[in-house]
Amino acid sequence: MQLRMTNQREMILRELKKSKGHLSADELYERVKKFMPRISLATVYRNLEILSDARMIRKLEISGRQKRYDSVLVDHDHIYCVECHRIENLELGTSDVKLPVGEAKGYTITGRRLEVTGLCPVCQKKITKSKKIK
Amino acid sequence: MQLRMTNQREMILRELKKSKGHLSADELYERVKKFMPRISLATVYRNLEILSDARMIRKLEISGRQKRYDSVLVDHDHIYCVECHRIENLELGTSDVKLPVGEAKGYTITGRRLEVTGLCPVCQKKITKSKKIK
DNA sequence: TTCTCTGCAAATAATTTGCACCCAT
DNA sequence: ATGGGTGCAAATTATTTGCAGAGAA
Repeated sequence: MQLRMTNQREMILRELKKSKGHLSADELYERVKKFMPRISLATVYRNLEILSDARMIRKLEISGRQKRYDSVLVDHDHIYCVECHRIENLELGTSDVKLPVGEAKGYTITGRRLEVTGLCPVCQKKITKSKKIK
Repeated sequence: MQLRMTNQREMILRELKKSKGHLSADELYERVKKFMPRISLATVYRNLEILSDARMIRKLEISGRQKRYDSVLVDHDHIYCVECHRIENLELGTSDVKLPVGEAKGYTITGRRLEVTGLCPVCQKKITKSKKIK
């Protein structure tokens, strides 16, 4: 299967890189629609799938929520806010993970996914504020 | 809000404990239906939510797939098979994780989720078999 | 009796798919 | 020109919700 670089695909890739964030399919759709009003959400989904299969982007499957996509390819973990659901990258240096290499429980290990959950600085402030009001 | 122990709730809890696995809502529904044919899937979902809020069971949100539920309450991580999607518990001893305690990136940390992905023994055999046939 | 819980059906949310036309190669 | 890609609408999958009646406390 040959990949073709269509305008839609190029635009999706460009907007994802531009954002530097972790966008969901519909957030990306909203952004791309500003330049290509006739693009469909299905096209966005299809391209995100194809691009992540081709290892050009990364699909994040975090916590049972919507999938999000990341243009940063290097390995890293994530931290996400239980309150506002924002996701940020977490550098390996910050945490310190040693995992079984090769085998565990008879499994051949192919990877790992590590999410740290917490309250982001913004939401911490919001919560302390609302407590004061009470 | 007072919790009532209805027959449905009791049965859901019993079947989840009996299975010792990581069941999805509809798998549990199928099992419970054998004893209570008129139970509805909505009741299963509502009870799983209530029971996990009450910390009587655990909700697992793994890898963008269906949610699964576990009656084992003690902290542990999971390993899951990328081929057949089975999930197994992973004891802390097997892996070795050191995470930032308290703070990282300005976040107040509340928890972590660690999934190791791999090929389970059964799927490994299947794959080597199918290669031989080729 | 009271108020949570239940079954049913309909609603929602995220994502996928069938189809006929389009366009990058 | 050819076969992958697109837009649209409809289908799927997982989950949630409104409502009227049922039943645990």
